[in-house]
Formats: sequence, C-alpha cells, structure tokens
Amino acid sequence: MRELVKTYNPKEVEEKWYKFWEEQGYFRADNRENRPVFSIVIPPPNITGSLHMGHALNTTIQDIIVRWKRMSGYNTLWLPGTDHAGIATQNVVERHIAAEGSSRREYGRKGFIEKVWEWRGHYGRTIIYQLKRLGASCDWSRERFTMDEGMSRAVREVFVRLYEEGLIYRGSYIINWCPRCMTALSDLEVEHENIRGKLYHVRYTLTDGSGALTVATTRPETILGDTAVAVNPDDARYRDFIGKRVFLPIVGRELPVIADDVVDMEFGTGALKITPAHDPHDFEVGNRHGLQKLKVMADDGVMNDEAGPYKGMERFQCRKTILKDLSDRGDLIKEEDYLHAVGHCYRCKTIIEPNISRQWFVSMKPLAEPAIKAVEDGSVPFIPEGWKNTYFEWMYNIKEWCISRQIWWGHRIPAWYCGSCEGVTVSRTDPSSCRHCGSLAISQDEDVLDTWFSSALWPFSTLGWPEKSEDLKRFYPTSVLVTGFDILFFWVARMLMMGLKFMGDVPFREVYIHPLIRDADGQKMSKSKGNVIDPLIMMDKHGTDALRFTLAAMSSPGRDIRLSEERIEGYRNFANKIWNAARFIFMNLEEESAILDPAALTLPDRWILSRLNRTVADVTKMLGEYRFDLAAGAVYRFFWHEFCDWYVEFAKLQITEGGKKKDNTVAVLIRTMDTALRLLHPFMPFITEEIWQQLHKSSIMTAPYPSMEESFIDDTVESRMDSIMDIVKSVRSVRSELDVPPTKAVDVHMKINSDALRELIEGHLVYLKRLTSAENIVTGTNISRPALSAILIFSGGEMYLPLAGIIDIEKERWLLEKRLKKVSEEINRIENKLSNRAFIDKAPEEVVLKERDKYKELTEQKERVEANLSWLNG
RNA sequence: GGGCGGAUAGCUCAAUUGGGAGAGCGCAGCCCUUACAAGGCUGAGGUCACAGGUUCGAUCCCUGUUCCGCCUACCA
Repeated sequence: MRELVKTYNPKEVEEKWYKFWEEQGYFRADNRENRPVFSIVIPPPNITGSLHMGHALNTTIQDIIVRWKRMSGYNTLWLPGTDHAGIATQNVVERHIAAEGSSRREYGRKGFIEKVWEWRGHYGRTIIYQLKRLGASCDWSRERFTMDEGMSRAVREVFVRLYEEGLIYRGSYIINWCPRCMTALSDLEVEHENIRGKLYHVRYTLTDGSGALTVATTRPETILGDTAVAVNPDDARYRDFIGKRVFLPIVGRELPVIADDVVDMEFGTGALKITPAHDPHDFEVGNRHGLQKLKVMADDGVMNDEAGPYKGMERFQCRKTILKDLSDRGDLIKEEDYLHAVGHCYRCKTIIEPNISRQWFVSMKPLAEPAIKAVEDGSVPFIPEGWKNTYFEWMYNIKEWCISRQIWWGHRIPAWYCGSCEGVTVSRTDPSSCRHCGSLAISQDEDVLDTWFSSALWPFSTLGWPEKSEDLKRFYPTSVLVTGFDILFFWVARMLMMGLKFMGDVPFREVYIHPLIRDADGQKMSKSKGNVIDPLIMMDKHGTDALRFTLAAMSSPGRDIRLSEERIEGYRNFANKIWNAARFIFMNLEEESAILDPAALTLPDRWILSRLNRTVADVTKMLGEYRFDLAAGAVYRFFWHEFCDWYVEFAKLQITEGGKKKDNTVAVLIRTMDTALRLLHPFMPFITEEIWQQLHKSSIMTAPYPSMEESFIDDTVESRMDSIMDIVKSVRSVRSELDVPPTKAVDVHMKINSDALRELIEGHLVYLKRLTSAENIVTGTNISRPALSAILIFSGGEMYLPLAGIIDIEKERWLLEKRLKKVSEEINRIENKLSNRAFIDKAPEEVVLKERDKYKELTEQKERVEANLSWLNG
C-alpha cells in the first residue's frame, strides 16, 4: 500500500476529480428513470458577476443537499444557469466600449446587442467556471441562460397571456426614474437611505394680497412644477385660504389652494405644495382634483423648457440656485435640519427621481392571492419559518410592478404600435401588420422587460415550458429553493406567483433561506469597504473543502455569518486531520483486506461503532432539517474528538498485538473511516473522493449515503468506555497539575468500590497503562494508600500515584482543597433543593431521584476528600 | 412610523419541547509519544444585557427597559 504524503494538498486533487466526475456523467439527471426525484434550480448568478462569498455559501448549501440526496438514491437534478441581468450587464458593456472610445449610440441598438452577446461569450461564463471550482455538482448538460431561445419564448408566452387577461397594461403613472441609467425602476430596485437633508419653508403669497401661506419641502426645485397648494379641510388655520389662489414664487404662476385630507396638519407648516408630475403622493392629489401634471425635468435630470429661467440646469444645481433666489426675495422663511429616507438606484446609487412616465405594469394583486394562500396553508414551508411574516407583509401590501426598462439589453416588449390607428398589437410571434386596422405601419416598443420578469419563470422555463417536456413532467415542482432573504421579494415571491399562475402548482415544495455573509465585524462585505474575503483566494490558500465546511458549519439559522479567515484555517486543519487519519490507516493495511468479525470486537471497537452510528443518525437528521451547522459540528466532533483522539489511540495498541486482533482492528478502522467519508462527502467532496478512490478504486459519489445500523448502538458499551476515559483523563489531569511529565513513568494504585468497575478496569489495563503513561497499575477493593502519594477521587473509587521525591505536599493539599470546595458547593445547592418541600412534591420523580443520587455520590466523595486531607495534615 | 432578529467565556457562536451552560479560535503550562506541530495532553474564564412576573425551579416562557443589526414605509 503506497504511503500518502504528510500534508493534504488540495490543489492537486480538486481539478482532477471534478473533471473525472463530469466525464463520468455523475451530475446528470435522467428524465426517464422512475426512482424518486429530487430537483433544485440554481438561483442564476448574473453574467457580470464574479464569485463572491454569497455565491459560495448558496452553492455550497445546494451542493451539500444535492450530493446527499444523490447518494441517498434519488434521481437528482440540479439545474444550473445564468441571468442576463439587464441594467448591470448593459452598464458593464457600455463601460467596456467607452474604454475603446466608442459608445452605445455609436453602435446602434443591433450592433450593441451583438456586442453584449460577444462580451458574454468572453467574460459571461467565468462565474460558471468558478462554481465548478467550488465543486458544484450541477447537471451542466441542462445549463440555461435567461436570454436563450427557449426562455425568451417562455417570457413572451407569459407576457401575452397576462396582457390578454388584462393583468399587464400600459399607462402613465409616477415611477422611479434613474437619471443616470435613464430607465424606469421597480419599487424594489430603489434603495432607501437615510440622509441628513433640509426642510425648506417657502412663502407663497395670496393673489388677493390678503396674506401668505408657507409650505415645507425637501425638493425646492420641484416648485417649478407646482400646480396647487393643499391644506387639510379640518385645519382651522387655513380654512379661509381654501378656494383662493397663490402666486408661485419666482415664476409668478397662479395656483389654487385646495383642500385634501391627506395633508398632515402636524407636519411642517400644514400646507403642502402639489407637484403631480414629480411626486407619487401629489400625483394622487392631482388626479383627485383634476390638476395639470407639469413636468419640469428631462429624463437626464436636467431642467426642461417648463423650468423657465432654470432650463438646462442640472437638478441639484437648480435646487441651489432656486434656494438662493428665494432667499434673495425673502421667500425662504427658514431651513430646518431634516433626516429623511432618499431613494437611490440599486445599480448605480444615483438619487432616484420620481417621474411621471408611460410604462408597462403588472397588476399584482390577483397574482399574489394564490401565492399568499400557498404559504398560509403550508403548501410551501419557509425555513426558518420566521421569514413567512416578512413575505406576508410584502404580499398583503403588494403594489403594481413596473416592468418596462428603457435599456437595450433584455427581452424586448412584444408590443407593436400602429402608426395609423394608434392600436396596440401584443403577440407571441412578431406581427407584420396592425391587428386592429391591418396597417403595415407598425413599430415595436423600444423597451425591454425587467430582468426579474424572466427570473420569475426560472423554475419552469428552464425545464422546457411552454412545451410539455419530459423534464417538466419529471422535475416540476422542484423540491426546494435555496436562497438568501435579500431576494425574497425580487425573486422568491414572484416565482411563487408565476408558478401558480402558469403551472397551476407551486414552483418548489420548500424554501430554505440561508444567512447573509458579513465580515468579522458584522459589516456587509463590499469592494468599496475593502473588507471582502474572496472565496477564490480562500480556495487557493486553504482548499475548497475547508471553505465549504466553514460555510456549512457557520450557517446557523436566523443569524448572519461573520466570516473570518481564521475559521477557514481551522477547518483546513480538519481536512488535514482527516488526511492523516487516512494515512495512519493506509500504513496498517495489508494486501488482503480484513473482514470485520462482529464476535471479536473489543470494547473500544464496539464503542466507536456505536458512536459512529449515532453520528450517522444525527447528521442525517440535521441535514433533513437544514441544520448544516449542527450536521457539520456532529461529524467534526465525532471524527476528531472521538475517532482520532480516542479510538485511533486504542487501535494502535490493538494493532501491536498482531494476528486476529490486528485484522479486526484494521477492519473497524476502515469501516469507520469509510462511513465517515461518506458522511462527510457532501461537505468536503474532494478530500473524501481522493481517499475513497485509494481505498476502493471507485467513486464515493456513487456510494450510498450511510444509514444508521441499530445493532451497533450500545448504551452499556458507551458508558463503560466513558468510565475508562474518565480514569485516563483524571490521571492525566493530576499529572499535569503536579507537573509530572508523561515521560516520567509512575505507578497507579486503584481502590475500586464495585466489582463491576474493577472487572472493567482490570480487563483494560493495557490501554490504561499506555494512555496514562503508567509503569504499573495495581487494583483491588482493599488497596491502601502508599506513602507520599497523590490522591485522586473519582466516582467509583480512589486512585493513588506514589510520587516519592516528586510530590509536593502543598500542591497536593491545594488540589484537594480545590476539589473539596467544588464538591461542597455542589452539595449545598442540592441540599437546598432537596430540603424544599415544594420541590419534592411538585418536581417529576425522576428529577428528584437524580438529585438524590447525585447527593449521595457527592457526600461520599466529600468524606473521602476530607479523610485524605486530614491524612495529609496529620 | 410599522415589522423581524440579536445581546451567553477575551473573540465568533451552540445548547433537541424549563431541572445550574458547551465548541472553535485565542490565552497559559507541559510535550517533536513512529497518522498529524495545520499536532497531542492539561488548565484558567461566564450574576447567560437590565428590571419585574409565572413556576418547586428560568439562559430558556410572559411583560417592560436599554443597546445593536436588518427589512419595510409616498409626513411633504
């Protein structure tokens, strides 16, 4: 058997095995098989993206689930793909060609889109290679892209059907406008940020000269678009103003003073300027009162013709100038500091301008209803459950969805406008004439759809819809959706709505929402803050398995992950531990593999097999509950602190005995390692494959996931091993406290109270000697204390370590006193409890019994400690 | 403004339905014991944020307070 190198080298093995898995077709799902199905679709990363920790976590969790299910015998599909990310991609490619000294306009629409496709061909697939580096076992033969032909057809089908049902419509409303991206955005694409701004009080004088009103505004530049001033009808201060007119400052236009109860009397001055074309609130007021909607700003954020003297001024420059002019005229009454939320473009962080504009919308309420119900009635559980509330809150108050974007890269809106009759033709296939009048003078809408419109169809469009494909029949609904809560509304909610609408069934049976990753200080990772931990660099430095295990171990529900490189190093060490345990086993392997003889198992053998099978049960249970943290913790503890720390040490002794004992020990080592590797494989696919291949000459991916073997679970064995281990730990502890190094051999005299315990100890003296570095061990029920010896009181008896010439009486006394204090405190506590009548009466019997047992045991120990102390003093 | 989550060892986090709290990292001491120094052994450390309440008993359940996050919202 060839010896392994001393430290595990991830780089060598990762690429090799990933290639092997792909070549063998292990990732591929079969749509003709009749095994139970498990399917997931990946949250498609943007083609502009580079792998960050969020992807790494999301991918790792899905891969853990998928590899586990695959090994458990499911016909498993993990369908991968990418998202065309309209605005983001267009921005990136525009920057790209700007660097070449060109521009989007120069290319023209057709040329630019060709350029984007070209760009995607070159750079848009890096994220896919990075997912592969993570070990993602996706079925790459089914990879999809939101702009590919099939998905585009699905988008069109959905658009047309919703339009025909009246759920998609076109109209002029206030939308969020990004003057930099020059496009409309949905409400979700606006990030609100608290900004320390000012509330400006501006005076509007009445045309009849009878006085003035003061309004408060945060955006003085919109004064130019005012078409009324509103007050609350119940406001006694302004009752006489209603129906009068005021002069718009600077401009001099006359505005009516109207009454509307949306005006909050408490806020500001109680008088509200109304700008229906530039404020959603005012838009409504304008509609109610039939006010003119006066646009004073162009789409690029520059004031237009209607702005009079301010025409051509950038919006914030205009604000400054207007403030100065108002102030010069004495119409600026005061400025108040004011903290308020200001919307920013989620792509470019530019301040959003609410703007009246003609756009396409989806009517959400009818779509939301069934999606709410599906979550309410438990058809789609959320894990953790708490996210349901967040989901409901958004869904109950859902708003219309603005889906048109004034960009080029994306699914073009399938609507054609007629130059002759003004009719709109919405069609699955490109029409050549107007549906209404037959005119050939039609032209397609210039806009494209919100990227999330196509993502919403992902779980069924990727499977071939609107065709009734085999994949769709077999794999829809998917088994679970794994995602972060940051796209709960953007994506999860919309998929639910669309899935129910077009498939008549939920798109996924469960939603697992994983935490978000932050840095060690709890800050969001961002390039501008410079606090990103790059998963690619981490994989290079510490190995993919270490990174994956870290992410799994740290994803506790309901809490963000504060990632630090030290944690990754810690689990890199774990990988190395696994590697070295394997090395140890390989060093002891014979040509012929040993068969495990259940009749010849020693106590440690039976113990490790019992612990192993409990771990199998724990890990499987935790995986089923999406507790990757607990699953990872359980297998980590077992492997390191039970298998390596204890069993391997016992095994060394059993191996030196040779013969049958050795063979059986090696068999147990292999059995344990073998099972542990399979348990670990979903977490650490590469190292487990590398070791497994050397052990079995086959792939661990096709090995069955372990299931608990009840017959190996043995409480008695475990408690007997606990006794042995306790004794070892006690002796080690005393040696350490008294500064007796392991190199110094000592004798151990053991006075044991019960026959059973004595038998147990005597049966395992070899182990005890070795693990405590004892020269001789003397046991008996009537052992007396040797002179100059250290004393050790344990639950079944006492131990003496003769330490002539070494023992330090003071230190010994200190140890005993420390023990006495601890025991006495514990006794006091229990005494208090047991002397409480109410406790005896009301507490469950088993709890009372437990306390009584503990009391008895402790009082005995206390007596013995005291006896030894007085012996020491005497 | 509304909603959700968190506060436990120096740091990051656990604790299966209430019966005196664990791990990793860090720290200290001793060890190169032939799988592993990316290691082994041992140890120190916590009024479980604060104040009440329910209970025989509360880190856990209830109420309130303080301090942090996050989501959401058209008070201009």
